[in-house]
Amino acid sequence: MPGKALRRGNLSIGDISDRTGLAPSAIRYYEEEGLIAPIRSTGGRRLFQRSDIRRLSFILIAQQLGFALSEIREELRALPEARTPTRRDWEKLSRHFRKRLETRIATLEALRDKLDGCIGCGCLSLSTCALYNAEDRAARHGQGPRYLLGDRPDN
Amino acid sequence: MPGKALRRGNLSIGDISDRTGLAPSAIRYYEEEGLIAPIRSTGGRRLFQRSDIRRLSFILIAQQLGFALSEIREELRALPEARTPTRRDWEKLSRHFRKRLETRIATLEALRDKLDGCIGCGCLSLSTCALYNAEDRAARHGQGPRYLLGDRPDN
DNA sequence: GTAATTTCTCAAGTATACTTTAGATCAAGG
DNA sequence: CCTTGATCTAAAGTATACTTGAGAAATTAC
Repeated sequence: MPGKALRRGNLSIGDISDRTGLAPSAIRYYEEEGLIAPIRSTGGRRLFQRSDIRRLSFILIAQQLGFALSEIREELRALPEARTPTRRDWEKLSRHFRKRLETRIATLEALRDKLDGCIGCGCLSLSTCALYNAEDRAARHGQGPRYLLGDRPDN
Repeated sequence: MPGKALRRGNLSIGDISDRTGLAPSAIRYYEEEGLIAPIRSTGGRRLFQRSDIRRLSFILIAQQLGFALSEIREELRALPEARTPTRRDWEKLSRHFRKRLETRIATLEALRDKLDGCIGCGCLSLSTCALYNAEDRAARHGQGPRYLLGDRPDN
């Protein structure tokens, strides 16, 4: 049974896994990626704080909302490293994050509205179409996969 | 110079690349994935129709809107294979696609609204939080990367 | 007809986000 | 103390969406 012997106040990776539904491997991966930074026991095991649950939950939510881990990492930078984040810290992060979300949603809505006109319009090459600009795209050749969340129009 | 000698009416992959801004490698990849099906010249080269430009443009737009190639392939099934799609064909596809988009946007908005309450709420484990359901998530373990567009809540 | 250009195929490589496996170690219960 | 279960690390594998490179064949230009 996890979480018993690990000095009170600290949680094992198993505890965190149970409470967030995240696989331990995913949690380790997030540490590797710098999204969380649990301390270690003398034996080398990860020791989490209760506040890490909230941190991981935020990561999950942000992912469901379509943000890449790199973006989420940036958002999380708003939280203090030295101390446990307060409610006010989280609210500040939340406000900033919400703005990003609003932007993303607005972009989708704009694209949606333009789509109707574009499907029906006569621009086969779409070169003059508001939805699709070949020049912009051509300039992006050879830069690796473009279809990554970090490369969406609303970023 | 491409597109000159290939029997009139047909376009080379180079022409298509120029008009869509897509790299030839990407176009070939879409064929491999069953999103487009150009015919071949006697020499084995791909011959595209002008209508393929529209098809590829739709693919690009749908991607920008956050849809995976597998989903886009499904949407494109609405188009006839035997003949060149008519404007009516495209409008039908567009109507269906727009519904999917509306759903996606609505989900994002719902998540956004719930986020505010959740950041401030007291549910550290978020187990009772509307935004985050650990049970649902735990049941999904071991099914490969969850962070793929096809696995978004609005699918 | 020949050189230059384009395209072809196939294999391998890249980025993100993880999972799986293997072998070893740590920690807890009896 | 010793067995059992949890965790650790490191390496390799998976899925999506492409790009890059190599060597060959098809087109085109002149």
